[in-house]
Amino acid sequence: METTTERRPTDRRKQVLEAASRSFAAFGYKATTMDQVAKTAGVGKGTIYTFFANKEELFEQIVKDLIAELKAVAERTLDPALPFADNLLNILQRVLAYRDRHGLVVKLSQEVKEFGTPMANGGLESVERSIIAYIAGHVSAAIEKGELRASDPSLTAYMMLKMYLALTAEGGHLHTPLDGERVLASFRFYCLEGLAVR
Amino acid sequence: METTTERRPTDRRKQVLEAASRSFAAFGYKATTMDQVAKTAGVGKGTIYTFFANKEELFEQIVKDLIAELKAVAERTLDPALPFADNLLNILQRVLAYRDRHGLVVKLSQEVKEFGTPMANGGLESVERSIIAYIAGHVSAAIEKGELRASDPSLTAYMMLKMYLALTAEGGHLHTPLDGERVLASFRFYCLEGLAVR
DNA sequence: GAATTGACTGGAATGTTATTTTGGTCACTT
DNA sequence: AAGTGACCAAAATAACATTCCAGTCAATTC
Repeated sequence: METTTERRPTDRRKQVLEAASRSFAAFGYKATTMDQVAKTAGVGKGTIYTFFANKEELFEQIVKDLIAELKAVAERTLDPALPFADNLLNILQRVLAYRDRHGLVVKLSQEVKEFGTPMANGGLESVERSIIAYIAGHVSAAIEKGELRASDPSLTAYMMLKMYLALTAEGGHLHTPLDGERVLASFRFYCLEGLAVR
Repeated sequence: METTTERRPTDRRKQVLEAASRSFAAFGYKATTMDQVAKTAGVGKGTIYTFFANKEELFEQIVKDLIAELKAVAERTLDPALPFADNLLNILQRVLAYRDRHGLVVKLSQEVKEFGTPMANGGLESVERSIIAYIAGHVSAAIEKGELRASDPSLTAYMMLKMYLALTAEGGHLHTPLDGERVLASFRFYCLEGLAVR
């Protein structure tokens, strides 16, 4: 694997990635054609196959880049001075908002609902798993710092994401959608404080 | 041509419901035909339309009957001597197990995944809403008895169901499935006790 | 004459075949 | 060596033919 960005007269790999990124976000997985990507990138189709074994690998690289973006948003949001709960809420809010505004995610979600494209579904799951893994890391740290009760960090992170998404009504229209303030308050209530009387 | 099933002219409506129930459970909504129901019920097709305006209404009646069954299971499970949390867990466990073993629900779920049949989806949502409403009633009572902290009972019931389902891994294969004991313990932990240190 | 029936209908679903599209290759050019 | 685009088989899509089915209603039964 080539290490860093060598200065080539024309960095074809980057051109391909750029064109593919735009195309996947605009048309989804299956409606993106390799011919189209090649033409948009100003590159012969064969060239794409010198960098990526096939369409799937190209797509996976695009998803990886998106995950890196999300991680960057999270890191930018993180404030070590704040308690865990505040950071968690801020990160969930910012990262999920960014995700839901990102063309690729929006398009892939639509594609999964409409056609059930397995590759699109896999991409979204990959993003979700990464978010859970990221949160799990911080849950781990919070437990060690005594900011959270002991638990399986991975399961806890999964539950946190599920609860947050349930509140933001992505799942079903089974309750009246809450505004941002109520989402935060409810999440604190249900996830952190618990329903038992104390 | 007909094995001598005794004909009770007054029973026609019941015969239709019985045949429809079996057919919807065996073949789902769209693969069930009115001709088939009529033949199975030993009744002319026109007769069905004297009791039900159309296929949708017939289906809705079948779903209503299922909901009544689930409510009966819940009532049978309920033990007024037990604290709220125990009843909640018992009821969720029994009702959802019954639901997941019920032919109609299983078939409709498959149909939604495979074809996205709107009527099948509506039926399942109807069942889910009924479960939430039922739990919400008991949440309300538990709050008044001081067994639960104050909250919106309907939202709380919704969250309880979502959390329970998240733990039983119906949603996604994003965490290793838990056995029955762990589901109960985790539900108590995440939903009732909360993650905050105390 | 009220209750019941099943042949009938049109619009939708499904099967079938013809045509086009597209992921991937590779002989050729630069 | 790096890059290209015409080419190919397989898959997707379109076009058309056929079957299916929810709902109706004139005829039949009791």
